[in-house]
This record gives sequence, C-alpha cells and structure tokens, in this order.
Amino acid sequence: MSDARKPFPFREFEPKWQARWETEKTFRTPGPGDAGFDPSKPKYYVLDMFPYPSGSGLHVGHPEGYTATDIIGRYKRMQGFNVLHPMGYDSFGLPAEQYAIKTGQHPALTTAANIENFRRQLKALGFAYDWDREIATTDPQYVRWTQWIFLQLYNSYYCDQANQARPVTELEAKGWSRAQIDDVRLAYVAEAAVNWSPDLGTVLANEEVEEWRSKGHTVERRPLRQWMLRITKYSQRLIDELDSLQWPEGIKLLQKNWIGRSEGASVRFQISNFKSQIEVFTTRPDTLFGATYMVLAPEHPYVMSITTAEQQDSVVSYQLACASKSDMDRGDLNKDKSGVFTGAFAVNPVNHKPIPIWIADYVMMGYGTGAIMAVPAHDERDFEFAKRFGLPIVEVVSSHTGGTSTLLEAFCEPGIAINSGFLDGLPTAEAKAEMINWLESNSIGRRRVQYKLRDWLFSRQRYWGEPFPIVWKDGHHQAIPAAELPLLAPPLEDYKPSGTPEPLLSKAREWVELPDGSVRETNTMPQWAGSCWYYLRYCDPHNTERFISKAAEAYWSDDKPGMIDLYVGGTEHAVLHLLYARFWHKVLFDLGHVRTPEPFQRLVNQGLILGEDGQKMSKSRGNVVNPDDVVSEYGADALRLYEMFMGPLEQVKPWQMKGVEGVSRFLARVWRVVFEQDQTGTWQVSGKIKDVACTDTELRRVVHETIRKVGDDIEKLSFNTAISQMMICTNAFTQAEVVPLAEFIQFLTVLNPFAPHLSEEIHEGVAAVFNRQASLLSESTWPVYDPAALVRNEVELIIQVNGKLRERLMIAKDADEAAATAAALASAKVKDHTDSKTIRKIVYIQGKLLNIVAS
RNA sequence: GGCGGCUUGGCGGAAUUGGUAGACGCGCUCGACUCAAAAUCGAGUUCUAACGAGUGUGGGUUCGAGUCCCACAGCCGCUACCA
Repeated sequence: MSDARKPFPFREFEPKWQARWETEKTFRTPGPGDAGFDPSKPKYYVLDMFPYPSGSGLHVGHPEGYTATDIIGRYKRMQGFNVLHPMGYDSFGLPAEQYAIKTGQHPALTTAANIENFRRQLKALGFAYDWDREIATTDPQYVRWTQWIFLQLYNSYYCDQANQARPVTELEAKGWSRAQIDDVRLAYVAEAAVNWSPDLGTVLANEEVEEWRSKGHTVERRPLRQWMLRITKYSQRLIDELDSLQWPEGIKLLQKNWIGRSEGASVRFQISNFKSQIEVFTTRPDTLFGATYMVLAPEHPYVMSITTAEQQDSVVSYQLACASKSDMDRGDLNKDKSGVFTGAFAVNPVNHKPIPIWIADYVMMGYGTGAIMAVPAHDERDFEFAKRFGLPIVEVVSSHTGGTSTLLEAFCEPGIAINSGFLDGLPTAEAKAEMINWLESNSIGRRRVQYKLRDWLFSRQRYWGEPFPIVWKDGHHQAIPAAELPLLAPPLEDYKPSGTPEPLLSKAREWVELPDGSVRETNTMPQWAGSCWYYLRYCDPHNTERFISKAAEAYWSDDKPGMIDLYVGGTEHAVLHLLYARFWHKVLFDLGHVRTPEPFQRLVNQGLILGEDGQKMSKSRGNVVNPDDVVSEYGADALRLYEMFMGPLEQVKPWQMKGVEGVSRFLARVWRVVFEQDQTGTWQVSGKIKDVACTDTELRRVVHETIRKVGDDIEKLSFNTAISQMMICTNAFTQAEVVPLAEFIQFLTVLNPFAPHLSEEIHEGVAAVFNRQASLLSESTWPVYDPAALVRNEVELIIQVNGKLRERLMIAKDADEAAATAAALASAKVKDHTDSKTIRKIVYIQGKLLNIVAS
C-alpha cells in the first residue's frame, strides 16, 4: 500500500514524535542528585523483564508486556508520579558464544549489533523509556558491580541465630580458621554431580538440559568442582515472605513447591558389623515399625565400604549404569524400579530387626540424606520395589482397626497405627509426634524440616559470562581487591570447547597465570547473575562509586516490602530468575545495602501470544509474526493497541492479523473525527470541531464515562476493556454534529498512553487551528471526570416474571418499589405471564431490575 | 502421577457484591456512495419459522447462577520417583 492510501499518515508522524521525545528527553526520569529532581513527587517504579538480545530481534511477545507497562508508566506520569520505566539488555548468554564458535567473531561484536537492532525496534514502538538509563549486563561498568555483589556473597556467611547473612570478618574476629570460614561462605566451592555437555563445553542447569539435548547436544553427568551459592539458607524466608507480595497465587505456589518444604524426622539406623550409622529423612516417622529395608542412592558415600564381596560386582556395575544417566533419564524410567542388594544389613531401631540395605536409583543423592528407610506398606515406590524384589511388606497403618490380610497397593493416607508397639491405636498425626518424642529421647533421631531446594550451581565453563573475581593461591581461593573490578575476560582466538570440563578461559594462559604464582579462577557466572540485580542499577546507572547510591536506593524504595511497584514478564521465569533475584536481594538486605526485603512488590505475567493457527509461534511452523512488518504496514500505535485489545494481559491468546486491521480502523476513525482530506488529498482540520461548551449531555456523559472507565481499567491492567470504551467514545464523536474541543482533548489525553503518536499528532493539529499552546500531550495531566456528568435520570428497568425477562421499562432512577411494581403490572407483556397466577413475591433492585415471583 | 490455568456466538473476547448473557472488535449479510471496485458511512448478525432454548457435562443452593457448592469431562502449561 502506498503512503497516500494509508488511512492516516503514521509513517510521517510516528518517527517525527519519536525524534522529538528523544531530543527533548521527554521521558527523562530525574533521580536524587539529578537536575530537575523533585523529592516531593511520589515515585512509581514499573519494570519489564529485560530481553536477551538474540539475533532474530524482537518478537510480538515482547511488545505485549512492554506496551502494558508503557501505558501504566505514561498514565502514572500524567497523574503526577515520578515514573521510573527503564529498559536494558540481558546480553550475556550461550547463543552469542555459539555464534562466535561458528564465525570466530568476538561475542561482544554480535552482542553489540543485536543490541543495536533491539534498540531500533524498541524506539520504533514509541516506548516512554528514559534512554539515559539503558543498561547491558555485558557492559564492563555493569560487570564490575555484578562481580562486586558476588564478592558480597563470597564475604558473607549465614548466621542461623540472627537468621540473616553477616560478613565473614565477624568470624575472623572470633578466631575461625580459613578452612572453617570457607565452609560457611554464601559463595563456596564444592564437588557436585553436574550436567556436563562436552560439545557445548559447559555444565548446564537441570532445567537447561532438555533444551540443548533436543538441539542435538550430548549431556552427561559427572562430578566437578563448582562454585555454589548457599540459597538453601534462605529457604524459609523465601517461602514466608511471599505472603507480603502481590503476585499471582499460581506463581507463589510454584515457588513454594519448588522450595518444597516438608516436615518429618531424621532417623539413624545402625549398620550391622560397622561403626557407622545411616541417617535418613522421613515424613512418616509413624511408620518406622514397618521399615523392612533401606535404600541408598547409588552415589552414597557408604556404598563401597558396606558392600559385601559377593555383591561387589553387581553393585559396581549398577553404579556405573546409573552414573551415565542424568536425573532426567532416571525420571523417564519412572515406574520401572531397579536396584541391587549390597549384602549389608542395618538394624531397625524400634524393633531391633535386621533389614537389608539396597541401592537403587529411585533414591536421589541430592535430596535429604541420600538414603531412605523403605516402608513398602505405606509408600507407593517402596511397595513397587518390594514387590519386584520380594522384600517383606509389613502393614503398620490401617484405615480401620485390625488391618487387612493382604495389601494390594500401598496405603498412604493417614489412619490408625497397628503392629507398632507403643504407637498402636494412635491416629497418624499423633503417632508421628509420639515417635519423634521417642526418637529424640533415645537420641536416635530428631524432628527435622527438609527442603527440596538445593544450593545454586553458579559456575559455567563458557566464555561469554562474568569471570569470577577470584584467584587461587596455594590451593586456596581468595577475592581480588574490589578496586581491580571489573575483571574482564581476555579475548580468545577460538571459542571452541575443548571437549574437557576445563573452562574456556583456561586457554588464556597469560591472563590466568599471575606473576606471584597465583592463578585466576577460570569459571564464569551464569546468565542469571546479571538479571539478579539489574533493577537496582536502573535507579543509578552511571554511578562509579557504588552499585547504587544510598540516596537513589532510598528514593526508589518505599514502605512496601518490595521495591518495584509493578513487574511484568513471562511465566517461564516463575522459579528461576524470580527466585534467584529474591535471594540476591535478601542478601543485600541483610548486609544493609537495600532497605526492602523483597525486589518485586507486584508481579503480573503476560500470557503467551500464539500464532494464527493457535499453535506456539515457531520458525518451523512458519507462524511467526514479525513486529517490524506490523509496524511498517499498520504503524506502531496499531501494534500497541492491537496487542492490548487481543484479550486480558495474562491470558494465552492467538494472533489475528484481521484484528490489527480492526484497531487500525479505529485509529483511523479517531483521526477522521478531526481531519478530512481536501481536493489535493491533504488532511485539514474539520469544521466539526469547535471550541464551544458541550451541550450534548449524552456525548458529555460518554466522554466522562470514558475518562472514568479507562482510568479504572488501567489500574486493573484491563486494557482490552479500556480500548473498547474508547471505541464507544469515538463512535459517539463520529456521530456528533459538533465535536466540542475541550471534551475531545480530554479524550485524546486518555488515548495518549495507548496510542501516543497519533494522539500527539492530532493534538498538535488541533492546537494549531485554535491557537492553543502546543505543549506535548504526553506531558499533560490525566483528566478528572465529573461524576455529575455520569448521572442518568431515567434508567431502563428490567422486568422479570419468575426470573425470566418479560419487559423493559424506562423509569425514574430512584423510583421506589411500589412505583416500579405498579409500572410493571401495567405492562401487557407482564400481564400475559401473571394473569392466571398469584403473585407470591416481588424482588426489586433499584435502578436495575424487578422480579415478580408468581405461581 | 502431582500442581496450576482454561472451557461463553462463525472467531478474539465483555459481563461490580449472584441481577438485561454476548459490550467492543473481527467475519458475514443488506443498504448508501461509485460506471465499477476499494475505502468509507449506515443497518443487521447466539440458535430457533415460532413456542422457546442457551455460557464444556450432570446435579445442587437461590426469587434469580457464566458467576456460589458438589461430581465429571476436555484442552493448555509447568513439574516429575523429593522419601
């Protein structure tokens, strides 16, 4: 379509307004210390999850959340808030490095090019960001503070008494040894079984394994020395403090389940003929009398020492078989239980019976103690295993007293204890408590709370990430001085993985080996590191003294537990980014660097946008919609408006190009309320618009209803209904003989956050004709609606007979029941349905409905 | 298997505390304008000839249920032997 055929000239005015906002810095947000900062203004911090700048550019999912936050930000700004609405790039990541492997080009170059493309696309959508606050996690000045925060973790331990992180210098003062301190740091080194991919040349998080495997990479399990972050110390706080946040309940639940708190007991079992004991965790201490065997994880450290000579071969080969499988594979085998007897026995502490010790891969080394007591009668997995290997099944809980002769399946519900000595007759809850008392008084076990959450495996062997600010000397790690930050990775000649778990950085010998004989840590941080604190940096992005100034941190926080007023992003980050960022924030809180205990007060997840075929957008399906195409065909305002009109923000919804045409048509109607084309095809301000008082009360009512509803709907993030109200308002203007200037500008103001370019352009055109001052619409204040304008004197009253609609009557708004009833009964339609009946009851809702119950 | 979400016309979706089901938009039909078309404007559009029926299915509470309660089904997402 040529520009002349466009329903309104967005190709001319959209770039024009974008340029003006940029040169005038319209959306600059002054913070403490900045020129024009007004500390008396209330703050509003609205944040998007920043994008990973991939080579393929923005997809239509990005502008969904970004437009929502943009509308909120512009709305709050019009209401007098000092709005912080920033954007940046999560620019470390494996794809840039994969591209470097293919082309030999330094990842910094591709990243810079990708960022430039993203920035161009974002600017073309007219978002009201303060571009002076733009950040990229790969920027050396950003890396500097990411590393600095890592050192805060490294130099802290978790004080269980105070229930908070404290500097390790406290421990030094108490005379703790270096080794003792290294054991309690929040960032520590440990040997861990990890997912190692030889061809990617890095370890992967559990949740990344499937993705890369499906792309044809191999992933195996092997133990490696890794950096870990002690997030588990925060398990309880991460659960409890969710309560203070306005997050979707589903996301809270997801995090709670991920942290996975369970209550029970630890119990120690004596190994026959050995000094050692095996400790297990159980949520069912009440079933201890029914524990007929034990199972150790194949990697359990005791396995080799307790295995008998006869069982040696089968145990070793089973261990080898398990070692090659990831946790995923173990899961795939699911119900098909496997395992091997070690030949050793333990003693059940309550009845002193010997019970065999097996190893099986249904027990995980990473959870609890890596060992279980098996109670086949009351646990599905144990039951299945016992059936398979012919192990004894002893029933100790019954749904009724007496028990059954043969169990067909495990009975896992609470019941009454049987065959359990001193517990007999007790209901499960009491039996648990009684058993824990017994275990504690006999020093065999104790009450225990267990979490599924594991410490965060924080190191990667890749190149394109933050290097650890750590050097090794004489076998010990130590922090490099903060003054030496940022520590940047050296350029490499090739980024190909070596096939060994040796980090890529170790190839840069000159960088690694220091003159004093110490060597640099060669692992790098995961991509999550940068996204754990970026929201803090936005508040003070150019500070060279601190990661955020005290003043900026104070100003952008308030009394609420979470710093950010509204955070919008996809559900895919429910348990990773959102958990990691909370963890880092709490560490910074404990150390006194931030004043709120939580980062994100209110969280909203935007729903996925599907392709026109109702399937997830993907290149292979060919159903991907490119925002650039939509902008060039319909304009940025149409794209923004369509994405908001599709349906509720949080809902999954399919793309419909016809829908884009629909909102484009709406924008054209708004345009034509004011402009009409003359003979030459030039748009001229229409004579319909007049600077007169509005005498059309219905038109005025619609305008004020629109001001009211759009404001309410923005607060509720119900953008689709706000737009529908603006469509109604536009239709009213279109049909009006005269368009009163003041009312129309109120409407334009309300439209501005949604369609900023079009509304500015129309506003400018109208202002020129009426000699009004041509200030930016984006800088005007949100209109106030007049409640009196909304009032209607007569309303349509719905008349029902026995709940069925029979008549509609115009009646005074405040008519009483007698008047309404009389009017209703006078209606012929009502008479038809009541004549042969007796009226039993009248239900009257003033101004709404009258229901006649008759039989 | 577990957890969570969803289910309303041909389509996307709207419906305070239970109170006119289908706002608004798409599509479609008809009309106006036009030599004609596109664009635009106007009218109509849940089903049914009508009585009536109707918010995934079956029950319940209520004067009244898309909305509340119970049971079930289907789709989508996440998670996966967590002791």
